Amino acid sequence: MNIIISNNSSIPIYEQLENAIKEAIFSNELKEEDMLPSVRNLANDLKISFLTVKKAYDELEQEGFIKTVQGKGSFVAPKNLELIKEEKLKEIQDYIEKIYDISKISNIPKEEIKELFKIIFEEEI
Amino acid sequence: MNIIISNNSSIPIYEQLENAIKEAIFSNELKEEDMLPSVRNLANDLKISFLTVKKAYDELEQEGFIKTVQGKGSFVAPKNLELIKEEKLKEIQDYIEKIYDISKISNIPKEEIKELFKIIFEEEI
DNA sequence: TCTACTGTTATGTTTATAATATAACAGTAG
DNA sequence: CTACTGTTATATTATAAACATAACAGTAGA
Repeated sequence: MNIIISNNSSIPIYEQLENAIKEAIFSNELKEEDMLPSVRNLANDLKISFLTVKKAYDELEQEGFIKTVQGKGSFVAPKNLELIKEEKLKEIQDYIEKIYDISKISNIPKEEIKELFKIIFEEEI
Repeated sequence: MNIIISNNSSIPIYEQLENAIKEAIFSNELKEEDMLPSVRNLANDLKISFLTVKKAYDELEQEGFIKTVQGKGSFVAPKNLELIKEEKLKEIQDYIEKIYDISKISNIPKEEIKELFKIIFEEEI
């Protein structure tokens, strides 16, 4: 797995890690039942604390992406396409909210945004 | 000026304040050369520290939205809002492109995105 | 069973950021 | 001079993120 962590990003390390693992799952680089690196191994590789890795794993489990068994390890959960789609929709929602905030602060009318939206989405041909 | 500050938002108070003032400037509620409330007055009104207000004003000045003169006060800067608006539109365009990429990869129909867009933008009441 | 892996939990520390309070200082204008 | 402006310095509190260390607990193979 190709994980790059920036320790001076405004995004917390555990969150960067979560996202990287999610990406690996989405792209099928990590397949169902694949074992994830142990918290200590991954922590060593990334030169971070195992507690930070654990925090990322805990959240991934909470969200249903992995399953963890004490003494055995953490494994990619059986894929739930709906879950993945929900995730992506959430991402999209976040972007739309950012757009909304900008438009509100900058007093940009909704119509102009609709126009942009149309232009970009109609380039599909 | 109608400023509402939430002290249990994840957005820092000084940032909420910045956004509220930017909004007022963009909507022309605050016009060129208008004087902003003094740091102490606004702090009193909002029941926050004047240092928090000052931080917001400092950043607004850094970004060119206001001008501050010691002993006199803070004033809305001469507008070059068109430029700023162009930049904001570019930001929005980037976000829409990201949304487009996600929707394409994840096979999410345009209609669902339109729906989200509607929901978020119609929360204005 | 022993051992070497897994994950878990507890405690304490460091660092950074946000926000606060208080006090003193400095410029402006009536 | 006075009453407003903003500015600066210092200290404190709260919180989140990340870390270090140590001890505990489950799993599986030799």
